[in-house]
Amino acid sequence: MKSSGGGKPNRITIRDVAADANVSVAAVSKVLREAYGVSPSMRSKVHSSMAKLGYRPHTAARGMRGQTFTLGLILPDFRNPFFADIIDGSHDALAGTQYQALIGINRTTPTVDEGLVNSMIDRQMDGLLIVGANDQAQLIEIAKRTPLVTIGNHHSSNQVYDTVNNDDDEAARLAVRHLVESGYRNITMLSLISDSTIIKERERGYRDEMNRLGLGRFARIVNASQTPQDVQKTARAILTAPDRPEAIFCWTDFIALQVIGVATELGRRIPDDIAIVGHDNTMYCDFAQNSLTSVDQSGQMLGLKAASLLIERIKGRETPEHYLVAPRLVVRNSSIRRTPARPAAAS
Amino acid sequence: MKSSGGGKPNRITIRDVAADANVSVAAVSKVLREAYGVSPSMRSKVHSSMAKLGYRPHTAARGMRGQTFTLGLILPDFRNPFFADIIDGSHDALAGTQYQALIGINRTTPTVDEGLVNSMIDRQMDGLLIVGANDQAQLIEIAKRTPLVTIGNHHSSNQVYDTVNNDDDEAARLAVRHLVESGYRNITMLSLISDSTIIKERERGYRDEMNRLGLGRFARIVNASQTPQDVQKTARAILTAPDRPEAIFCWTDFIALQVIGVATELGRRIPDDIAIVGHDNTMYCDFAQNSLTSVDQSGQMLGLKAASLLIERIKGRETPEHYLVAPRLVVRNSSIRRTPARPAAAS
DNA sequence: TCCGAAATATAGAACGATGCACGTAGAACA
DNA sequence: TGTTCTACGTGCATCGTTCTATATTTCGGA
Repeated sequence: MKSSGGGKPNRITIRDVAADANVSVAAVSKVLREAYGVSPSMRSKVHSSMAKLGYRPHTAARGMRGQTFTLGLILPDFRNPFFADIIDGSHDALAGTQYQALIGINRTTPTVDEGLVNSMIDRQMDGLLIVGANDQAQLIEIAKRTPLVTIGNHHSSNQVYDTVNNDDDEAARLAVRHLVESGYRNITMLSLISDSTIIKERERGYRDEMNRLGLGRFARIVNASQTPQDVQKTARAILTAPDRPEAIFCWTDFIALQVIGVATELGRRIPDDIAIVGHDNTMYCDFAQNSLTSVDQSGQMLGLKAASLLIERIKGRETPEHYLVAPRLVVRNSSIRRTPARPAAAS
Repeated sequence: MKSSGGGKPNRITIRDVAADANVSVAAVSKVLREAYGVSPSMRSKVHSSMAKLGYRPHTAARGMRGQTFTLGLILPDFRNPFFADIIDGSHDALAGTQYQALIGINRTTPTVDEGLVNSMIDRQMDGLLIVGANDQAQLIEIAKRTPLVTIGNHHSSNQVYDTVNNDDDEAARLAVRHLVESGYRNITMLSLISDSTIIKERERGYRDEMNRLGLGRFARIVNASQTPQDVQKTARAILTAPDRPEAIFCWTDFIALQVIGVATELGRRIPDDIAIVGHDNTMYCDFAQNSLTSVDQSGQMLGLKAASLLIERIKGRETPEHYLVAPRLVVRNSSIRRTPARPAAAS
């Protein structure tokens, strides 16, 4: 009575499940999709047949008509361990759902590799989560083609995709406030060369907070590229200038560690001669020698929130949401209160 | 005369291309697959129609019958920037092919998350490239279901999947030889707790080389877990023991940096009191302060080779290949020749 | 000029799910 | 008992490819 012919690969299909459970193919499909109009008895009957036969939905077939339950996660070249936290967070959001995230690496930040986006859309991914891109026109085009959420892109005025961000303005304020409270006043920010919105945002926070605390005359932002050579050259220039600062707020921990390296080479003591604050609170902060104060932007939370928003959007939400995650300062040795023996003012 | 109805999404299909080029659908498919029996004139006709219409193959539809040209790349939790090199390498191998690699993160090393593997197979990926897994029985099962290449798994005797590896035996030998040539003799290896084949292999290289150089009595392997607390506790124990070594060969740069941290805290000078060699030659080695000698295992080359082997296997190769990449020592300050003022022997 | 083989092109049936449009059973109510 | 409503089930066309079996063209040689 079995209707299925003797194909070689012998995959268990929805049809086999339907036959085993004595229901229609459409009913099984409904159960799979958790669609409306399925009685509890039918649901359990189908579920037990699926378990018995070891049925697994064929994603390609699903992609022909419906969803693939696959999300595309596009990350920049991720030598910064902070991105791993984003992945962890999005995995946490997806646990227990049918969705699976697959990751693609974008080697052309700050724009997004069109080939990668296309390839994900070609694969019928249900939505995209793009980290660290900043070309808003391009993102808007992408959002027309597929549900989109971004992380690390403060274009919160847009109407077509959701954004999730660290509150970079507040991050800089936290760092400045902490340094000032610890007795430092001449504070330089070592930032990046780029027109990304994250950078603008964080630089604004730094400048505003310096002004607010009456330290506007000390406010200075130095921009370097991310290459170690450039960072070290710039660090050396800052540290050997006649009007050198008492503290430096660095764009990332990695940069901060390099600054510490250069400072140590120059015989400076940290934090007495120069205090350092990093950003991202990566595991590298904890080395005894470098014990580095850093601003923690919870990558886990960013990833979690972004993945949740993406699923909402896939399920039909049209109105954009823009979410800010509050940063948190983790104080370590590189910025503790300077020794009272030395006067706090510059010059 | 146009046969296509007015569907809303209006996707360009192979049918539209066929109509535009005045050939059959099957002919277009053949061109796409670079299959046998296509004349050059047909090929160019079809290619120009595809370009004109902006045709993009629908991967889900392909997955129903043939290949998806998608490879699954499974990586362990990748806070080690070394994995980024593997990704770079496999991207390099895939550039110019139709294949696209999508990455999944395995949070259950040393075994492989079955859910992740299943999800990739469900998505009809053409083959899998698994990094850092060590459960051979499981890998053999996976290889029965899909073409498989592994990185970081020295089970080179198996007959069903390909392996690509750093020559970990040689890596340890390089480190030992260099340290001995630089005047160190009492050399400890700080390794991990795990029964992975990489670890066995590297420990074997260390032990054999120590014996070969007549330093067997100094050979000592200490195993710690990867957590910072454990690493630091172990480092402290090694560095404060009465028979403490003159040099330590560490499992990774990250661990080496922690050892440097602990040593500095204890007031030891590097390398005069204690020389350190790391492994992976990550960017963290270059900090002036930590300037760390390290063994470079070319992740780029591992990824490149592995991806090439995987494509060969997908194209039909059945005989397994096992490839070793030669490591390279990069000498920096943490292990330069010890000052002659001090006697070289221990005790 | 015709034949047969080789080379190239074609039609159309899969692949495995989805979801529309519809059918039906039974409850609720008169 | 008949009517209406609702919740639940079902049949089947459909998605865009691949690939087999078959048809057609080309071409060298007799």
